[in-house]
Amino acid sequence: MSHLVRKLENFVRLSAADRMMLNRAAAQRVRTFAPRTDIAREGEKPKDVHLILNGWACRYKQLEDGRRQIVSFFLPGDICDLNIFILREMDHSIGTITAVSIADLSREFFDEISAGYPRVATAFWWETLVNAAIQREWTMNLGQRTASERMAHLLCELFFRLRLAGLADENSCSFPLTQADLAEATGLSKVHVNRTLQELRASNLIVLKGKMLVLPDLERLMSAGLFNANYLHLDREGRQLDANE
Amino acid sequence: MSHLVRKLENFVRLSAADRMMLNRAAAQRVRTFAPRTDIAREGEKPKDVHLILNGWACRYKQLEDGRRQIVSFFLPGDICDLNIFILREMDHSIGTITAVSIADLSREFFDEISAGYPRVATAFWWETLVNAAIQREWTMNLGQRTASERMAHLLCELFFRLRLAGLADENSCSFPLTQADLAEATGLSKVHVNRTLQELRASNLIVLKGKMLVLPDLERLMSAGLFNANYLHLDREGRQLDANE
DNA sequence: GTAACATGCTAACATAAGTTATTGTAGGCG
DNA sequence: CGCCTACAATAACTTATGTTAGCATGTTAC
Repeated sequence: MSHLVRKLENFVRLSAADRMMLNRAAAQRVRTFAPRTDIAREGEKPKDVHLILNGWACRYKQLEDGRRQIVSFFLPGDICDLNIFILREMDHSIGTITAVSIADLSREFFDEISAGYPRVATAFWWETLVNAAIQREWTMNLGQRTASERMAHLLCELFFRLRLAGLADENSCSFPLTQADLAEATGLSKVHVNRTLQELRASNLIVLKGKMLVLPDLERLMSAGLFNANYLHLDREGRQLDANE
Repeated sequence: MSHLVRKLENFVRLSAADRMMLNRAAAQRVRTFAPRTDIAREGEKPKDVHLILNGWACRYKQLEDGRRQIVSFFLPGDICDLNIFILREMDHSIGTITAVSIADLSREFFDEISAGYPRVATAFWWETLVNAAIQREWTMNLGQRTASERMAHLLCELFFRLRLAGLADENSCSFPLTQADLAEATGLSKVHVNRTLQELRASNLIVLKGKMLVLPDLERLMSAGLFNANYLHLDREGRQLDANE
């Protein structure tokens, strides 16, 4: 099952036809990108909506003097802004972290969805609202949390999101971000990211080595990061949230 | 003309019927709130989409230990998340700054829009995309800009947005935020906000007194805040952006 | 096999911003 | 009228985080 379908089914129960429609769209117009390359650049005219099939990517913005901020991460199953093509130009860039494959989704695809696939349309709205909530949470993270809280929070978020897409084990996941990436995402310097990771290691909250992240005690990491998963809205109608699902 | 219509017409040309539809919705189910009260609280079930008719409000989030972050401001003409009612609970609170009047927009209203008012539907998508872009810009602001850049940037953003809704003069606007509000929005301490404002005053970039903000030299303030208005997407098809419009 | 480079780690030092506290000022209201 | 209270201003001091630099390790390319 595709990461997208797997993720959306955490919120909406899809029919076989819904799933087929999504999988068909994800198999057309596929492109691949090498690590550390741009999928789209600030200033360009947005043409298609991108669905991440495999690999990690990020949105980033850059100031004239070179300061860079990663404003969000894209994991497999994530979709960049719906209807982005109504805008004249991109206000940010999208770049890859690892090798990435994407499917380009056309305006017509979304017309088809809203005409004949109401559950998928709802699921896409859920995706949009959750993305907005994540962005607000990042604002909170950068504005109020200390360096170690911030790092713990980011690691929790990524782990939860990977698990949602079926990409994490019980307490570990593949983790391709460098300390420089973490610095750009948290607004900290590289040196301080290193210090902060050492601190989390010393508290036995994380094991991070060779592109692999292990979280021996997720509960403690969550409380270290003042992490509350409510903003991910993992609550399908009529179902209680199970932390291990 | 309502602030909402005025704002949306910066992006999409609306028909008389479109405008009538919007104005009718804005006249029904109106509620008013005193300054410094909550319109909605984190944890509640979202029921309606709120349209701000008059006054200033904000979204905020709070940590268990009391740290508060304002994650966005609502100005007259702003709409809180479309389709928010598909979620089970609010992940943030909405509170007023000044006295505020809002109109509650129902699910049925949006059904009507998507069935028969395509230009309004597009305009609402534009609103959604711009709100997302603003939230990303705040992430950038908190992550990379220094205190004075950050403050200058925020002031520019608010001034541009007010002007869009027809609420600013040539180089001034009403400005009800306290220094404590600015602190919660910028992630700075109140004392440092004060220092930062003094600095902007000393550079003759702002005059801020008695709930009134004057920007004697917007160009210089923009460059002090590394402000680039592209993320507000003020670019109606076929029209060049005019900085004074 | 070695050069070249990206990444991670650490130390020493610098600084932007936070904290606590005090004072001033202007409204609101009994 | 005078007492509150909210807001703004400023000083003195502390601290979290940034900066610069250097070294170690591992990976890739030739």
